[in-house]
Formats: sequence, C-alpha cells, structure tokens
Amino acid sequence: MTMKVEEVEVEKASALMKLMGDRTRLLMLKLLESNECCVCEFVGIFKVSQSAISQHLRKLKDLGLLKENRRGQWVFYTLDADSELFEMAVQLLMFIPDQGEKIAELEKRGLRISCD
Amino acid sequence: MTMKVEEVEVEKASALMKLMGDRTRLLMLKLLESNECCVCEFVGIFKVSQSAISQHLRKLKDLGLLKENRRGQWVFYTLDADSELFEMAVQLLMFIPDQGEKIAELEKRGLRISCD
DNA sequence: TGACCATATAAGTGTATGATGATATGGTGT
DNA sequence: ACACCATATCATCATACACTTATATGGTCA
Repeated sequence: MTMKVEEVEVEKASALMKLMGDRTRLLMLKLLESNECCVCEFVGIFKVSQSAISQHLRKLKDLGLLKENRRGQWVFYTLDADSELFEMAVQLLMFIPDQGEKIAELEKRGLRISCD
Repeated sequence: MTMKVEEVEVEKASALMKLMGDRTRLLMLKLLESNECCVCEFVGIFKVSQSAISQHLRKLKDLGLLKENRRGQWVFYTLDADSELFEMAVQLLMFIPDQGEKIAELEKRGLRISCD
C-alpha cells in the first residue's frame, strides 16, 4: 500500500503545504494538474481580483511548482514536472475532487476561448 | 504509479495542509507516525514553550487527526487511524525524512523515560 | 505612436496565526 | 488537605497573510 518516494527537505515540504493550505491556491493547482491555464481563466473561476490571482501564482512559481508560458499577451501556467516538489504535490492532489466542472462552466460562459 | 485514494472535501484537505504547513506541527505529526508521544516530550524536542506545544496539539486534535490517551498525569497522543484525513496525512508524511534521531536524543538527555 | 488588453507590482488594510507569560485545571502522593 | 507535576487555557502581542485599489509593465494591432 505504501510506496517508496523521494523524500523532501522539511523546510520545502512545509512551504509546499503552507501554500496548498489556501483553498484558492489548492484549487488552482488541482486545475493545473490537468489543464494549462492562464491568469484570466483563474480570474473567471475564482471570486477574487486579478491582482490576488497574480499574487497566488507568483507564490507558487517562487516555490518552483509552476512553469510559465507566454503566448501572445497571455501567460499560461503549468505544473513543473521537474520540480523537486512535483511528486509530492501530485500525490496530494490525488485526494482532491476533480474540478473539471469549473473549466466546463468557464466554457459555457464563453470565457475559455478568450485565451486560445 | 498512481493509486486510487479516497477523496477528501476541499475544505478539509486545505485545513489539513494549513496545519501541516507549520514546521513544528509537521514534525510533531512525523514523530507521531511512529511513536506515541506525550506533551512533555514535544516540549523537550522543540524550542517552544509548553503552552505553544499544547496549542498545536489542540489544533491537530480539533481537526480529528489525533487521539489522546491519558495515563497517570500524562497525556499521550497518537495519530487517529479512523480519521477521514488519516490516509492523506500518512501519504504526506512519507515525503518527510524520518525524525527518529530526535527521540534518540531525548533518551540520551534522559527526558524520554520521564513519561514511562 | 498610441489605444487597448493581460499581467505584474506597489501600497495599504483587516484578520489570522504563532508565540509568550501568567494562571487555571486536574491527577499523584504525602 | 496540601504540595507538586503535567497539561490546558487566557490575555496579549508582533508578524504573516490574503485581499483590495491604483498603477506600472509589456505585448498586440490599428
């Protein structure tokens, strides 16, 4: 039932969990697990300002969890599979219910295509 | 590589990670993964007051992670395997390096037996 | 170049959090 | 009952944090 995993420094691990302890960031990461998302999509999904979203993304990026991908005037974010915290993060996200309906709802509101 | 796990409410999951985002609490849980510990042992291990330790334990207990076990004038804590968050917590702790040397050091300083 | 859009940063604010010291609670043993 | 010890709670404080509004940065396209 238990598997061998690559251990992580305590400081790094607690920093990861502190970031994932915020509901908005946790859901952002869950979405990024299966979708490449841009800032404006997160703004459409969560009930906080663009500024707040941007600051959340910065924290996640500063910890090395995200890669950013500029395309035109948009910035797309993905999980960085090379991060030393990637395996741990993914393992955690397994416990979080899928949030695909949030993306579907975005599309219904016509906000998804704005970034394609 | 990935396993089927029992999903957890987002609120509960983020509450768990918020608690584990604190270095002291994270290490307390890691110790509790393989040892039954009493408050005074934690006080011996961490450089914070007895009051702070007690408050950390309370938060963990309030979330349902711990069971307490009064024996004489001591209160021993263990992980509660019946908690809906147990599986997730254990999965997380797998990534944390073993802290057994902290217990060994306690014994060397003669502080372990004080609770037997 | 200049208008426009997406994103990032700055500044400020209210609340949450982790810590401390002092005190209360409760069990033990005389 | 009393002193003693382990633990819990209370009051307080300084810092961290998530948020907002306003502004800066930087790309796109006429």
